[in-house]
Amino acid sequence: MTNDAADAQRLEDEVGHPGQRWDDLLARVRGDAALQTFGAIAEEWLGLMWCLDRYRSAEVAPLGMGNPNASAANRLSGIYRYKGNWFATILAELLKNATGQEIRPRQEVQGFSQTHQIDIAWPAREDDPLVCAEAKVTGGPAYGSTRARGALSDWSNRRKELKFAATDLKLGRRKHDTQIDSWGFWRRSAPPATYILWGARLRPDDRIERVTRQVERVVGTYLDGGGIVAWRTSSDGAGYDAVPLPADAQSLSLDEALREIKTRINRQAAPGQPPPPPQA
DNA sequence: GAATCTGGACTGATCTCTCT
DNA sequence: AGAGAGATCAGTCCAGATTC
Repeated sequence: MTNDAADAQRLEDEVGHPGQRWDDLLARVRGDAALQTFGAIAEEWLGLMWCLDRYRSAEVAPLGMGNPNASAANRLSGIYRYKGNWFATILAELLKNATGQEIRPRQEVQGFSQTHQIDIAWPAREDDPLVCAEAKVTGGPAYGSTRARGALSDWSNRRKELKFAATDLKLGRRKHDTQIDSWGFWRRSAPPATYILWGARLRPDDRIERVTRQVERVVGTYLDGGGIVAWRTSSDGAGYDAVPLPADAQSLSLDEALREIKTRINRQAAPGQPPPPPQA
């Protein structure tokens, strides 16, 4: 990887600086409570992802970002891995705007067998949250000799994490006293309600139907809901375009899931305060 | 305040399965 | 049998919490 300040400056002049663009986006969402849906900031998000991915494919580390003691290649890798946390943070902020409730990204939550770091949890407390959502971002462009990663790369691992976390969280409330007669009934009625919120960068050969099918399956067996936003390189190759969901999967859009979570929170938060955890 | 630990996100390499 | 896709695993990095 050849990387000097001139390369980074040239790229920055072309597509901007990912750290700066992230700071700007976060400040905008925090500063405007009217921003409550992903659709309201989708264009900026796709611009941010395009900017970051350009650095990735050019193998250039952004100036002044990441661990200064790491090599440029490791620094870029580290920055790139952080995109999932950006996604979780922005979704937490949108829900905060939509509900007026405190929602912290990466909240510690006690499950049955361990604590979990949950991307979005409400109420923001370790014991007995009522809504938990995991945010995921998958897919990445080719760089160097590495081929582009598809939206479903490593899905099998993540799916297992989702299923385990959802079940462990639901078991955590009553622990050893939990009684499960019917799996389907129990998992739908036991708090917390669990969601997957998935940002998927599609390769040209990725089909959106495969992504929606996977979410349908995991929601049909373990989770309470899911939402997807997908994007792929535009035909002119100058940025990312949102990929519409198939007509029969509109209910799986990211904004539909956010709306459902908002409704759950607002109903249980009336008249403004979340219900306390149950007494032991 | 530095060092260490922890959980989560993401990756490349490799193994396994499926299809033709 | 061979190719391609899917699944698995170990390793690295990060932020934040904890310990010294």
